[in-house]
Amino acid sequence: MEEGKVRMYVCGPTVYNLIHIGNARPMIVFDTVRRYLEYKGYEVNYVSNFTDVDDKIIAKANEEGVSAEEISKRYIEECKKDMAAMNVKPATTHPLATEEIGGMIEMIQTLIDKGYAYPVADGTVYFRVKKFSEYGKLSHKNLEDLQSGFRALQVSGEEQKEDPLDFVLWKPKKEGEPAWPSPWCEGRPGWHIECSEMSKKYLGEEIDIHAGGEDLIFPHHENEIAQSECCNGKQFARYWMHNAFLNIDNKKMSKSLGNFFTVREIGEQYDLQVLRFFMLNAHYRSPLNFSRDLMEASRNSLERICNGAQRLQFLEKNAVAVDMTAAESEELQKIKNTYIGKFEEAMEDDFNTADAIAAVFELVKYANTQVNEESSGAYVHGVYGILKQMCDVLGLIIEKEEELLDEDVENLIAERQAARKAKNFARADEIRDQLSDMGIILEDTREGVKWKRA
RNA sequence: GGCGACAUAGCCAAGUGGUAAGGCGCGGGUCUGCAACACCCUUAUCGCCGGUUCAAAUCCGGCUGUCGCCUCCA
Repeated sequence: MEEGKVRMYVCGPTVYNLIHIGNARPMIVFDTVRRYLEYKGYEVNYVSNFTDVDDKIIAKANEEGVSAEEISKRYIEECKKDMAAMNVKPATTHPLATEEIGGMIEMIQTLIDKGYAYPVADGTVYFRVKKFSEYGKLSHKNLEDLQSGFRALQVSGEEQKEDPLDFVLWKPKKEGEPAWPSPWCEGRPGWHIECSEMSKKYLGEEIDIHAGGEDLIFPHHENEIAQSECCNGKQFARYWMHNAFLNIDNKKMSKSLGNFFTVREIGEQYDLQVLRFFMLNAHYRSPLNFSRDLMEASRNSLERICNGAQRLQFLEKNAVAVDMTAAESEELQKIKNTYIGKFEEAMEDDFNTADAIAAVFELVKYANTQVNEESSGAYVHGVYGILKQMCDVLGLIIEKEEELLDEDVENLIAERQAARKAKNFARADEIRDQLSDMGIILEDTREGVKWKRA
C-alpha cells in the first residue's frame, strides 16, 4: 500500500503451554516471507500477537493454582526462547491481547453504533453476521451453506442470539476468570476481535498481508474481516497467506493420539535449524508430514550446505592469491545471475522455498567442484557471500562462530598428525576415537585437518 | 451432508502444454593409511480410466485414495 513498506500481521499462539511444532510452522514460514521482503529492500512492519487470555490459559491456571497472567507470562517467555532457537526474528511488535482491551471495547462500540453488533441481557455482545453481505468471501462459504451444514449440537447461550451464525465480541465474566469493565458487563473480549484491534492499532485500518495457519480461515479470519471492514469501512487486508498443517504420520497432531511434539522436545534431539530446513523444504501451502526419518534426512541435507560453506571459509582464509582476476570477476557475475536469479524467481513465485533451496544446493555443488585452492581470496569470498545471502533469507545459519579448541585438544590433534606421519595408525585412530568421545569429529581433507562438533 | 485441497522415484519434494529440478537413502567407483567430507556414475514417465491437442505430469470428465474446514476450537 505504501511504497517501500509492508504491513504484515501474523496470528500468534495462545500461550497456555510450550509451543508445539505445528505452531512453529507459521512462525518459520512467515519469518521467511518477512526476510525475503526485507532482502528486497522493503521496510516490514511485522506484528504478531500473543493471545494471553483464553479458556485454555484459565484452565491451566486453575490446574496449577496460579493466576492466568502467571501462566501466559511464563509461556510467552518460553515461546520467545523457542523462536530464537529457530532463528525466527522477533516481530516489530508482539502485542498482548490483555493490554489492548480498551481498543477492543472501542471497536465493539463502533460496531454496535453502526448496527453490526448487539448486546443481550447478560452483557454478551454478538456480531450480526447477516448484516455483513460479504461474510464468507474469504472461506468461500455462503450463509446457506453454513446454515445447511449447521451442527445440531448448539452451544450454551445460543437462545439469546438473533441468529445462530452470530459470533461473540464480548462475553461476561465467569467465576474466577480474569475480567475487565466494559459498557455491557464485566468480562473479556471474544477471540476474533483481539486480532482486529491489534492489527488496527499497530498497522492501521488497511494492511498488506495477513497470515496464519489454514485452520484459521474459518471462522477466525472470516470474522476478523467482518469486524474490521464493518468497523473501519475499508478493505482489511490486501493479501491473505495461510500455511498448511504439519501432520504426524499423516494425522493431525493431537494430544489424544499421543503424537504431540513440542519445539522444546525436538530441540533436545536436533539443532532447530534442522526443523527450519525441514519446514522450508516444502511449499508452505502443502501439508507436511513430520517424522524422525524426515528429520534425519533434513539434518544430512543441511549438513551438506554447511560443509560447503565451511570449505569456502577455509579456502578464503588460506588463499594464496588475494585479488580477483578478470576472469574470476566475470565468472562471479555469471554465477550471481544464475543462482541468485533462480533463487529470487523461486521466492517470487509465492515463496517457493523448496525451489529456492534447490538453487542453494546447486550453488554448493558449483562451489565444491569449481572453487579450489587456486581461487583468489576475493573470489572465494564472493561465492561465499552469494551462498550466505541466500541462506540468510531462508534464516539458515551457515556461519559458525570461530571457536578455539582448548590446548589439550590441540595437542591431541598434533600428536595424531605425528602418529599418522610415522604410520602409527593404531595410535592415530585411538586419538580420533578419544576426540570423538569428547564430541569432536576430525576430517582429514586435502587442505588439512578439519574438525567439527558432533 | 456442505465447502475445499492433495495424489510425481525407496523417502522428502519442485515442476500448470513441449518430451521429469534439488535433497536424503541405496548400489558402484575416485580420493584417503582407514574413516569422514567431496567428486563421478546409477535410481521415475508423474494414482487409475477416458477425452482435448501436433504435443499433457501439466487442460477437461469420471473413478479410487488421503487430508482439512463446517460458529466461542487454536
